[in-house]
Amino acid sequence: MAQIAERAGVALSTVSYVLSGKRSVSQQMRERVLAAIEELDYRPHGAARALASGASHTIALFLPSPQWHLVPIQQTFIAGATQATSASDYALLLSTAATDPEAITQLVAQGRADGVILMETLHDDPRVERLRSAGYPFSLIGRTNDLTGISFVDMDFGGAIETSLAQLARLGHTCVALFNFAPELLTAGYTAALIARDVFETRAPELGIRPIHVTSSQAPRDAFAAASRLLSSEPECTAAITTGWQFTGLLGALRAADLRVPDEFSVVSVIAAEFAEMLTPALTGVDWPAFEAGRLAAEMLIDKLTGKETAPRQHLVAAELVVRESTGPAPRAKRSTTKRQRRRAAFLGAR
Amino acid sequence: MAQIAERAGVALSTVSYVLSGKRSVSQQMRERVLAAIEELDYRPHGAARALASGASHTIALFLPSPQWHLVPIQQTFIAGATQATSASDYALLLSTAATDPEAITQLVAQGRADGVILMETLHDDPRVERLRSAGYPFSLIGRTNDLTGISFVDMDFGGAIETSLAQLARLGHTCVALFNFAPELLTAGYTAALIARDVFETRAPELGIRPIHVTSSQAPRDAFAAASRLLSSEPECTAAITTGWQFTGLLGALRAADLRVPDEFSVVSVIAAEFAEMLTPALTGVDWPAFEAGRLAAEMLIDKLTGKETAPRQHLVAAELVVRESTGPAPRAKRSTTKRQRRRAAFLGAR
DNA sequence: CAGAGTTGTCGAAGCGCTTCGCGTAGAACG
DNA sequence: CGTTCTACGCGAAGCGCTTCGACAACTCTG
Repeated sequence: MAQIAERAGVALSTVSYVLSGKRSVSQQMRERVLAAIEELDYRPHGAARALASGASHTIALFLPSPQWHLVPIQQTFIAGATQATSASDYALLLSTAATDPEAITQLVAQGRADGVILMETLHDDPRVERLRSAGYPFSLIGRTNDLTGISFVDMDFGGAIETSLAQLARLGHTCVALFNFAPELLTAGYTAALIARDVFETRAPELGIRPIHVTSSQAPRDAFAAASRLLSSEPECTAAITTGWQFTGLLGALRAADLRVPDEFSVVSVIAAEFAEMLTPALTGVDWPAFEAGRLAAEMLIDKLTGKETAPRQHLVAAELVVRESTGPAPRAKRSTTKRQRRRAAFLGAR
Repeated sequence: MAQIAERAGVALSTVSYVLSGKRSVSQQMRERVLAAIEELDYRPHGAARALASGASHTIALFLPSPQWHLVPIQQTFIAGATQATSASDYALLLSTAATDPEAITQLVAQGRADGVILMETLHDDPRVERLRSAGYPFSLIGRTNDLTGISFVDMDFGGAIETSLAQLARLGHTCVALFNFAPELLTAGYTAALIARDVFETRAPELGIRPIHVTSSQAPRDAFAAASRLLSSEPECTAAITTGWQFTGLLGALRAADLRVPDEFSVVSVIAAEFAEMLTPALTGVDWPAFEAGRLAAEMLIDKLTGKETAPRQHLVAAELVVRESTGPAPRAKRSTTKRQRRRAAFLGAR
């Protein structure tokens, strides 16, 4: 920078002001400085800038968990956030250890990041508490209990459950299961899981549907087991809604039980994505604009950092239920006494 | 830091040496300093450290393209790299604009990152050239033409194609199609695509297989169209290998043509992942240890940065072909004259 | 026991930028 | 025409660390 100043015949500070635009500089000076910058192929040093200005021009995004195989929707959040960040000339720092509030504030305390984006929020999230009390800027992809003063973008899973239920009710189903997230997540207070359960259990009866709440991890094995249990113990249940990839195991169990989809059993996934089309039958479900959501979360945070936005922005993203091939009218006959049912029972017994 | 020094009754520099361990400090001093650090809850400032030491303790990872919906294997690379980075107390900077060599070197030139990880490398990659000539440390997930002095980790796609071909040959198939990456990627010189083509075309004849090279993007629509064309023009072709998600469109086209998998047509995907199990029929294919690969790429770069490793490390990761349900013996009868064939022709004509 | 080497500590000079306060000159004002 | 503004440019003081050279106090050597 000193070289630039010398070459342009101006003071060091003038170069800085040309670059930052924080004070007015005469046209003449500006041009000379810019010319010198061009000639010397100068690039400002990020760390020096961060040190002097106190802002790193970086935001941190925490992955849910170190080893976690991210589900596609979360990966898309990240891609969206990355894009927004790059577009605003910020950098995006990726970090694991999402569950440790200490590690999260540390990044900001160390001046490595100016703000934080959190994913996978809990209903009562210590990380949010920590960030709030430390006064660090942040935004959420997800929601928490107390949303005052918080900027977030979240998918309206509750609404999606409701729409799914309504669709199934319209098709004549009177007993529907919800394959909610893993029980650990529920007890941990994972907001999306809580909302799913609450909406499901309050809304189903109003639609004349008996709700059966099942929890299962998204691992095919777990969901398969849970689904198998459900199918044998609840013969009246003719449809299921999954909150995620539980549909994999569910479809497997249905196949094993020799139940055809959608003729004998309907399946809806609240998180489907492009994926859904590939399955046979193509999966009815909700496609979320996850890329947009990630972008939004990053933009909200950056706006907060640059002082553009002071009021918190709260986005609840809605999405349409895309009816594909895995849902159909409720079957007339009950499953309980058919030959198929007996076959299935035998199969399950043998396992 | 000055406060720490004062509280511990030592010089500023001593505190620094305690922290960095770059000079020996007496046990007594060290304890006093550490105690003071503890009491004051001090954390070193990243930017200041970066400025003074000239190293940002950060590595940059470039996403293939800003808007790209990452395919799962790439997302898993990122997760793995993130994990390794966090574990080594480095930070991982995510950035788009992967195709612009200028943007890539800029991050290092600005001191925001000490090194770079590149994905989706081309056979003749200007970004690699640039990084090499600028003398910036980097590692690759992928390969390039000239590998001298380069650290990389790559999946052995060539080997996977070979294994897949061998498997199909064993099953009696004598005419196999390869659904390679999109033609743009091939002309751009995307290494994986080139290798796939070369191995396919040289190896197939040796196994008594007539190779048909097809290029298609991974979008279901494109692959569907390409597959439909193939099925009608090449009745002898009884199996296909896909390099990615082209199997989606392929399976769709097979269904539309009323061809059963695997009885009448076999499908192998060279990139399958957990995904494969969910499909009906479950997809035969190769599962790659992508998380490990990402981790490795990051570790290699960090070792290079910390001076632990001087010699470049080159890993070609092999993986097994997992035979699931989508491959079977070559059908006895030719497709050309069956009733089904005529039906299919009618269907394709109507589209 | 002098000279050489070792170990532990300190002070100070940066790293490359931002930003504050001051100074100067011309414009605007009464 | 003197006075107050405004616009613009300059110098210098940091930002919070790292690191180098100097130095003091020892411990070895022969």
